[in-house]
Amino acid sequence: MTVLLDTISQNCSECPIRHRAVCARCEPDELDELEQIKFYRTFEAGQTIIWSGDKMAFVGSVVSGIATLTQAMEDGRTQMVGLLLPSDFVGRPGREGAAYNVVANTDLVMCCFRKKPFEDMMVRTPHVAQRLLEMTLDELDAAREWMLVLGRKTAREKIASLLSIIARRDATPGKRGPTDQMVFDLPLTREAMADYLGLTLETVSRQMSALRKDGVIELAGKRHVTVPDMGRLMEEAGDDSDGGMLG
Amino acid sequence: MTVLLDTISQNCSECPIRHRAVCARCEPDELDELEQIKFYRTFEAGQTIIWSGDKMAFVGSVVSGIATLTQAMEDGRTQMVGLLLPSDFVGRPGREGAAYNVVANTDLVMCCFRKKPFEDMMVRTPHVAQRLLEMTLDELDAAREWMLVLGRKTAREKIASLLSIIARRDATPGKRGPTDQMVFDLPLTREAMADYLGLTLETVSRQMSALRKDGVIELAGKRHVTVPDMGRLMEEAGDDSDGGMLG
DNA sequence: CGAGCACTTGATCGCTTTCAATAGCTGTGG
DNA sequence: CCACAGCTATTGAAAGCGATCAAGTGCTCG
Repeated sequence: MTVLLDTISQNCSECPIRHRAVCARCEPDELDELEQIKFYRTFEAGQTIIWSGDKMAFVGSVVSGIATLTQAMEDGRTQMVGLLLPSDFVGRPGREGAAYNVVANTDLVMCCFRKKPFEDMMVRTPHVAQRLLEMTLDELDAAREWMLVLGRKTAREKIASLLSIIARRDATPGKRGPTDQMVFDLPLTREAMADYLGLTLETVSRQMSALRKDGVIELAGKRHVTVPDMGRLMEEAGDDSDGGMLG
Repeated sequence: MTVLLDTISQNCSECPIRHRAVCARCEPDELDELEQIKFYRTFEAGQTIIWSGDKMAFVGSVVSGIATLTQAMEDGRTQMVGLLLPSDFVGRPGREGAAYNVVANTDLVMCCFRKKPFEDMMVRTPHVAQRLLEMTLDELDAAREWMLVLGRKTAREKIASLLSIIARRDATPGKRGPTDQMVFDLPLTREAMADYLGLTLETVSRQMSALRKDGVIELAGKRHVTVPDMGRLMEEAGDDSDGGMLG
């Protein structure tokens, strides 16, 4: 873990998420100020970063790795409510306790700020608050897209929707055909996918197999996915693959 | 309609949503500026305020009445993704097109600002942007709570959850028993409830009947609801009625 | 009084869950 | 080097819940 930390530059100007995180809009002087209150923390895969209800001492950005926000009912049913990729923000300025469990799904590095100094800075420097508003509005859009998936799509459409979301975000476009092929590694276990989609892990597994059998996806190992035809996948997701105005 | 409009004071200082809307934090001089660019619009029940994909010319606040945000698939399946009550904000600064349909569920009055002047003002006056960030974070929390409902709750729990949300927000506490009784009118048709919860209207109707039969709620007419025991309703919703940290 | 609408209720169907067994992979220790 | 534990994933069979299809009720408004 320390090794991982050492590979991260302490210098914001060389930070891999510099242009996308909450600090994206900051001027050099503002960045200096952030640099003075920031510190890095690492978490191992599976480790809980924040427990729902706990007091939050810090906020921060995911630098590398993947984390999830989950809500749980007393009987154990759990629903993922957020998927945090590098540059995503963790924590809610202006609120004491955490509303969700935040769990590291892979080994993870976070760029943290103690909550109070960060909140003070938000009041003084509009660029941080502006960027955070932008990011929050984007998250709200994503959450609402997700609500359509949870409320109205079939299991097959849910899986196809999740795959297309991940593909659009992570994939390296392939070179083979005329159609836009996509290749990526699933960052989630079948159980995590089920928690994302409001399904059981068995249903996830079955629908993955069905999509493979129908040629919508190809699987190498459990996690490596090739999508030969993104248009086809979008159709399976129930999304308009052609000119739909809304993303 | 004009009648309704006439009953709304043009003066912000007498506005019923003054202290909760996006202008809540504004100083008098900022309020003057907003007052100069604002205008009121009315909509009739059932009227679509904004179509998904359309260019948004204005943003604004719901002054009175109820509106919903909905997303639709091509085959007609629709999911409500937002329920807008007085003081809630409509529109997304910094984006051209609307991502959802906005529909007036009742006769509605909105306090509108042309988008461009409002965005300009957001850059200059931090109080508007700060308040909008607060409101957006609250909406995001609500959306995530809702995701747990959509993804993991049974039909009965979904109905109970919706009723308890509406009760907590709209209800006048009753006086009868030692337990906290609540009385309110449902602002939604069965179909709108179904779209909110990812159910069919028949299932909504059945579960409403079941909750009535089991004494969890009492119905007078189709819309007037009495909850004799909020604790009981919360249990039915699958929420921790006692000391759960998270709301 | 009849049309239209919101809602209720019944019967059946089918998708997803549940319960259960099995396969494949990785790491550990005899 | 192989056996076995532990974990993730797959697959099968059966059950259950909500959707679908279909009447029927009650209210409002012309």
